Amino acid sequence: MFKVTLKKIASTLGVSTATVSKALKDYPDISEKTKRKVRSLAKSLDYKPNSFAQSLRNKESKIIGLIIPTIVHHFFSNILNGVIDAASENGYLVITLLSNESYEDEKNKINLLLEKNVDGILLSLSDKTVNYKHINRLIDGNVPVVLYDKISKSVNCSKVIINDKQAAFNATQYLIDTGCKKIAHIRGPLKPQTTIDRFIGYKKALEVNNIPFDKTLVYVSDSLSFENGYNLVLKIINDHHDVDAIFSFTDLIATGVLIRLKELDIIVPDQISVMGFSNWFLSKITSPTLSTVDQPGYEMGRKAFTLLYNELNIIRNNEPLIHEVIEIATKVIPRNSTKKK
Amino acid sequence: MFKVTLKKIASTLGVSTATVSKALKDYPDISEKTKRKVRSLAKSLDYKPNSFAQSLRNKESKIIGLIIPTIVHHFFSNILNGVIDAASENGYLVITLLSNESYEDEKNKINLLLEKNVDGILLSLSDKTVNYKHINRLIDGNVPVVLYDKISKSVNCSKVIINDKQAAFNATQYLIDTGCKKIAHIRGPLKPQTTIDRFIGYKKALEVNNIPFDKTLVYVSDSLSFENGYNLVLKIINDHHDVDAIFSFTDLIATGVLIRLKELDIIVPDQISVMGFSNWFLSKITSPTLSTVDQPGYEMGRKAFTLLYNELNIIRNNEPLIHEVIEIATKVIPRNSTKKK
DNA sequence: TTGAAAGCGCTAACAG
DNA sequence: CTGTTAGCGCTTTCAA
Repeated sequence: MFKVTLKKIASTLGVSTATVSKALKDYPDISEKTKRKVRSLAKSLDYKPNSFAQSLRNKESKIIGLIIPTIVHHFFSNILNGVIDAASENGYLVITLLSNESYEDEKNKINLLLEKNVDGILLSLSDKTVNYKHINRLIDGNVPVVLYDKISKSVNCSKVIINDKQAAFNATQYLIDTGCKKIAHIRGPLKPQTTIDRFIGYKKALEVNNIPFDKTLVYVSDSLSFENGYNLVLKIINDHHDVDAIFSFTDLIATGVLIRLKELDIIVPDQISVMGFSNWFLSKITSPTLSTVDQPGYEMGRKAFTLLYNELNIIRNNEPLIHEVIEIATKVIPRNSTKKK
Repeated sequence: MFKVTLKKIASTLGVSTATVSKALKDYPDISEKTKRKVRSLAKSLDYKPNSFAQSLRNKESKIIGLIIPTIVHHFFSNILNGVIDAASENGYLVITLLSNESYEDEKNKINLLLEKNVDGILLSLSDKTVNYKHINRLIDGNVPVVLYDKISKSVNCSKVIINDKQAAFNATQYLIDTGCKKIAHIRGPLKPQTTIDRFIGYKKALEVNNIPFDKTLVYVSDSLSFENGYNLVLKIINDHHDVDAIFSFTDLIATGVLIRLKELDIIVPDQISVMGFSNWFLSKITSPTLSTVDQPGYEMGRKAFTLLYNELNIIRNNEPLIHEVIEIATKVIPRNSTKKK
């Protein structure tokens, strides 16, 4: 199969490549007659401009990079989905790479994207990311970056986040509203802002309701595994025989909690209420079904792309860049692991 | 920030761009001394070759396209993961696109990839794909394609598949070995080869064990939803009061089955055994845990990329192309929704 | 309304 | 061992 190029079209039509190029782009200085001729031949030959040549000239690839901590996770799958959709609607394609929650990987993957000259990068920080030089270098180098979900306050760029504080506050408030008084919290690793914020939201809700904060009710789960929840249950009820709710920072761990409670013949929600976070698919099919907080990944992905897209346009037009921070609202999804209001 | 180009390095060093280019590529006809000079300057300037120019010259993008029917699915997330890993190990990046199980989308997404001049495409057919012209056009156009998971026998290209027939055979045999005699099968949509093969495997196992095949024991679930399994249960036990096993073509549906059976106070596996397919994450946390067939998505992704990579090399060297079909072995994962052997 | 020409940054055949 | 040169396919300025 021959590659159809501008040159080929030009020569069979007896015009110059410049004319063909302009005709195809509907420049006003080409006659309608020529445009028609060019367009129809281009169509019949199934002409596709060579994207390499275009990119080389225009200095843009129309490709963006997306870095995800772990893909095998319902929330991030949804984000990927949202990014891809929004991107293709606007003529962009997306290269996905995984950081596997590793700082080294994160740096390396950013480099790979840079080598491919992506027009911008969407990034969710790995849990292990300890400094932000690599990201600031991007920004200084004029590669737009948008941070999503796991962000850092100390990086100066556009961001899209869940309002984790508010979400955790609402979840805790919901537990309190349904009569819970001694609420344990299983929190995530100390580093990422998301788990910090969820913890703060939890604490705040207690405070607002005049429930004294008891730090021994806070348990840390460093890894995001089902087993962790399963294993923590015994510790929690040994430490606090009268605990009446467990609020976990993520559904997966809450699921482990649920299963262990059942094994221990503790009735959910009558004896202990359980609240998750994320609204993973699995929360619909646990037994009892898991009350949780919906974290709209798809929308977050779309928004993240949109922010990047805006920056790309601003840069192209040499307008002054302003960074935006979008907070996405969440809502509590009551199911059967909590009592009725 | 200035872009560092070959020209810049050449001029500051007082040599030609050709020399710089060759030095960086470690050509044997450049002196060690020059190479050292060039390399050290390149490093200190953080020189990154312009990928557009390289691609334009070399006629390859080092990017491959991956089309996935639905990402929010544990199996496909794993495949994506495997593809990305294998690709980056070999210097390739991957653009992911979703067909959403739609034929139109599938065609459009392939076109998008073509416009970006990807070096090859990894494709899992959508359930709705009815003809293969768009794929054959690719192959004729010398764009290597590897079909994975949902394939078609009538497309002549490399493929990587689960041995679905064998897997379903083994799963059914397992049920028979544990004493089941009247095994219902919930099969998927009529079109994709995977669900056809799983059905065939089921039938074959009955035959080998001299259990007469009863087509009223086969139920079709056209969509891959939890609710479908949930809803089919009543119909199955109404139709066949003495059914003692349900083999579902996918875990999600089996999970619905499990939950409904529990609601109906039917003991699993004592009264009815349940076997899923795919070994989704969720099968580990249902209650009882779900026996299933492991479908190694990650490995499949890796293999798919490897096949594509081989073809790319073969084409580059003008060697004769031979298509390979790789079958990935699966194994039954016994858990608590089936009886012990 | 059209075309010539330059150039994006890189590679490789060829000459010196 | 090094440099000259042509060219990948496209866009865009400037001249005709």
